[in-house]
Amino acid sequence: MKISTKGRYALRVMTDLAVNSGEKYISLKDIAERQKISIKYLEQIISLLNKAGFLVTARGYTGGYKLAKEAKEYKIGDILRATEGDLNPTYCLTENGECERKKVCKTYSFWKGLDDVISQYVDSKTLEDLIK
Amino acid sequence: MKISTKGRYALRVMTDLAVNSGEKYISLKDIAERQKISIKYLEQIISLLNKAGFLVTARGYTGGYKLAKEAKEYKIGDILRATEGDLNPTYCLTENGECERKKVCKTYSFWKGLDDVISQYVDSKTLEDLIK
DNA sequence: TTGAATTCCTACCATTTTAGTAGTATAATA
DNA sequence: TATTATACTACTAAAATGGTAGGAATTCAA
Repeated sequence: MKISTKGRYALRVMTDLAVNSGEKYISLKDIAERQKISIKYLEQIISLLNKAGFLVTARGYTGGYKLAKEAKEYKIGDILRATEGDLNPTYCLTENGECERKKVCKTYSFWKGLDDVISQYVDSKTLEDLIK
Repeated sequence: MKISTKGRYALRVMTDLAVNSGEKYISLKDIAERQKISIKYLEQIISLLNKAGFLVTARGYTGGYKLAKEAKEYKIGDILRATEGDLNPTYCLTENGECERKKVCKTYSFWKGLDDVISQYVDSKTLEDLIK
């Protein structure tokens, strides 16, 4: 029941971008150095964030990344879902997570409740909450 | 961020024992049949529950398992911790989980908060809540 | 007293996931 | 045109997951 490095690093990248935001694009090299994470691994993670539409990017000499929106507009839950996948604690709660025991299972509603408190928490926090 | 089969099956075993409680010991064979889980795998899981002191056991012909306490005395959190290990969403929150970035890390308190809501939820529910 | 039913214990193993590394192509600019 | 950056894809070692398998010890019933 652990968040993987994908989700943890993604949060650190996003906070780094939020803190160092400005006119210029911020290169992965700089983020990697500040965060002490391999630039090559961060590439893959930031690619997920980019595909989710969270970033504005520029290639080439002065290229890099910027947040596409203001920090307060990013729910942490959305950042984690984009990188970790869904946050459901069990497969029976996922989109197509069918379990034929669902109706007789005495644990189902407990897991549903756990899923709810997790979702509620991660969606109540924004990137702005983290950086201040 | 998924609960493994160890924790999920453990909950089902405990609810099964709670529902079918009585004078007699309940054999793993019966539980395995009712829950449609391999008896050999359940052996390992119930061994964890036994070592945690949750069960009373009897070997031999009419042997099996019984709950050691009343259903309402088992916090679900304790059952999960005995089988899943700790429930912390990140390693920086675990007992000896040292991270030298802890003081500067902008995500630490977010993870701490997530850990808190999870703990609060799983410790607020008992086995009795599941079976009624 | 012996055989069947049960828990108890440990070793093994295939598959999947995790956490990266590596190489190369593409783009922009000084 | 060399340099600096993103973008994309393939590969891989190590760990975790989800079991299987075998046998020892214990108890009771016939």
